[in-house]
Amino acid sequence: MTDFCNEIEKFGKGIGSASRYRLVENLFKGEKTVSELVKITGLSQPAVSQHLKTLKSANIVFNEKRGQEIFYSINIKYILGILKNLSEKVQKQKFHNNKSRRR
Amino acid sequence: MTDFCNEIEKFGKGIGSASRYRLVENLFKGEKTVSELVKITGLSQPAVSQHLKTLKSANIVFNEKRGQEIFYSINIKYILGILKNLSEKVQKQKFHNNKSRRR
DNA sequence: TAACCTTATAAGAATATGCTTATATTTAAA
DNA sequence: TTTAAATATAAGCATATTCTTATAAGGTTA
Repeated sequence: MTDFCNEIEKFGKGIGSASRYRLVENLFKGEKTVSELVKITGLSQPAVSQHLKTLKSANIVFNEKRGQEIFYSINIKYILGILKNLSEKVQKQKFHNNKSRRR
Repeated sequence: MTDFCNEIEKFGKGIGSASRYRLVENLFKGEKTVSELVKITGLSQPAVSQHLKTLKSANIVFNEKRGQEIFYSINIKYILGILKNLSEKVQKQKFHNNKSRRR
């Protein structure tokens, strides 16, 4: 399995859960602390913390500690990179498929 | 939960498994029958069939029956659409994040 | 330093996922 | 018209995921 395949899998797993995608959608509006995300989503604090860990390990988000709070943000560059790579793969496929094998 | 959120979740689940992404990668090279995918991936026939069902319900692939064979193909337009929508969301976020709340 | 916030981690329970084997269904071929 | 081939579906098992509750670990503040 290629590196990119592994990245895609993690990325897919990251956004492939309703709870996690909801966190991501909220982070789209700007950085947030864990407890803010708890309030917004209604999920428990440990649940949020665990999902953020998953998202971080997929490079979808990153965090920064300020005092006792931890601010989470969307990793824009990384996500755009993944999406671009995927789009390119699909575009190439478009070409392949034009010369279809058989009917 | 929005419609788009639901689509993203399905899309993520679709590509968020190593076996399924492997199927997708192979379909990038052109349409394939179930049994071809079985040979290529080494997965069992029912496993492939089940994964294809998941991918189809996420609109990642579609199929066409010819004789007793069923050809599966990548749903290029749909995938490009999803990726474009996601990219746009991230781009907008970029703007939001520039005016960060606090330091 | 003691009490308090904020977050992370651990452990466990409930549910979902990804396979397996067995079987049904549809179409082609002998 | 039986036999074979291709695919889908069903049922069940093993593992993974997603929560929960309880607790720990860092920082703050009184």
